[in-house]
Amino acid sequence: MKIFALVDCNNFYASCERVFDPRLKGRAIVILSNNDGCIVARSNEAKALGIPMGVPLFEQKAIIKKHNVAVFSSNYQLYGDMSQRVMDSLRLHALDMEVYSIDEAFLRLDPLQPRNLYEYCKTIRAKVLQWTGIPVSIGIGPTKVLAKVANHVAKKQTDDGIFDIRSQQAQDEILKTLDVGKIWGIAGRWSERLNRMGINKAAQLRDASPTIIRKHLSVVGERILRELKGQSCIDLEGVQSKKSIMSSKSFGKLLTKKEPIEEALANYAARACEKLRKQNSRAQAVHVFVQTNGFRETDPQYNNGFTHTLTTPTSDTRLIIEAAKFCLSRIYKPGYRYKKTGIMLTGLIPASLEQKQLFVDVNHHNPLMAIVDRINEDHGSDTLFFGAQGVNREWKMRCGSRSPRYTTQWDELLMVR
DNA sequence: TCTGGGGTCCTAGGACCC
DNA sequence: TCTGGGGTCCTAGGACCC
Repeated sequence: MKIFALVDCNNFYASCERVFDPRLKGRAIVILSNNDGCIVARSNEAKALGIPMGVPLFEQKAIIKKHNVAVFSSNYQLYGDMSQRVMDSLRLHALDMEVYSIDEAFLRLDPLQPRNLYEYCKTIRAKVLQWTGIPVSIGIGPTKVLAKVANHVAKKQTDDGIFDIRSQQAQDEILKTLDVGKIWGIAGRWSERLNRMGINKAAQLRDASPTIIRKHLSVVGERILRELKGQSCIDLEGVQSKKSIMSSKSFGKLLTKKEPIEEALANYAARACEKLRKQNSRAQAVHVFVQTNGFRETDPQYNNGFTHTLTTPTSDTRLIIEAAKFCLSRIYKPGYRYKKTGIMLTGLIPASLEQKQLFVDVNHHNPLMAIVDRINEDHGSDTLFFGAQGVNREWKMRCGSRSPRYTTQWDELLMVR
């Protein structure tokens, strides 16, 4: 039998902040989305105060003030780096592992055959905590979906953060009371649909007819049903290169003129190209979109996008910026207050598969891009940038309360006095 | 005043092929 | 009255994840 363990960091962003500022221990913490717009992560204390996930910050101002909640802008450089440390630590404890998200990983533990699985997981937890300062919970199960369920139990109902759902008895007991909407892969629409069919608890989905579930929830739903039964259908996935790369952000303030939008877009394009080169791919098409602020109902609204197919696949920032500007020129209309723009690179192919052209070699200058990337990696992003990215950047997003990037910026290292 | 960003997979339907 | 069968590729839309 396969044994999957899902390791999930507890309140990851909040825990990262605490590692570098122990005074935050025991204090309610919330972390904000880009532009300080919404609350995207909370410490247990903040959850206990009833602060919901994903709501706009301004709606929670009163409760935040009343309870002296610590508020942080998101610090993705810090979280990304801490994530890597956690993943590196986990990798030492399993032969096979899938990094599922910034704060979660699946491990296959059966190939190792630890004598005492539970003790082994306790060791993993202790080591990750010791090496990174991040507390984790571990769910163990015969399939990924059940390991996810076990992790849910580990977080909510255990003291030591570990739960093993491999026994039939444990599965019966937990699935009987677990709401169907809490299952990995079943959310809003699907759980509503299941409820209408009279399926409210996970055990009912497990025991339903696979054919009927497939009819309503496609093969995706059927797979989940089978996984709940203990038949493993979803395997660990290796690192795969992305099939599309997106970079988009809301502006710090609404923009009407084309130039600053173009400048912001050039920055997002540069960011997307960095990611593209990092996975050693080239893009065949560039898609650009613009949006007004849909929440301002009295403002005239305009949302549009345009796709440009490149004659030759490339990862050269200059060519992508040029293409992005062309796309923007096709959709930009004066007279609107724009909130957001973004770029999506699609049709990604490995650089090695690139079809060369006889007379034009658009990628001959890629050594230049490699040097730009290298310098920005060594000396901090934006050390070198393209003229089109501008210098004033009046559109820049707000991030008023970001903690220092303790682990990735020389001048922001933790000071010990 | 203020409302995130970045992905994946599956299906249905249309265009087109022989 | 009555109009085939079998396939591929692409796109848009809908669902999900963190």
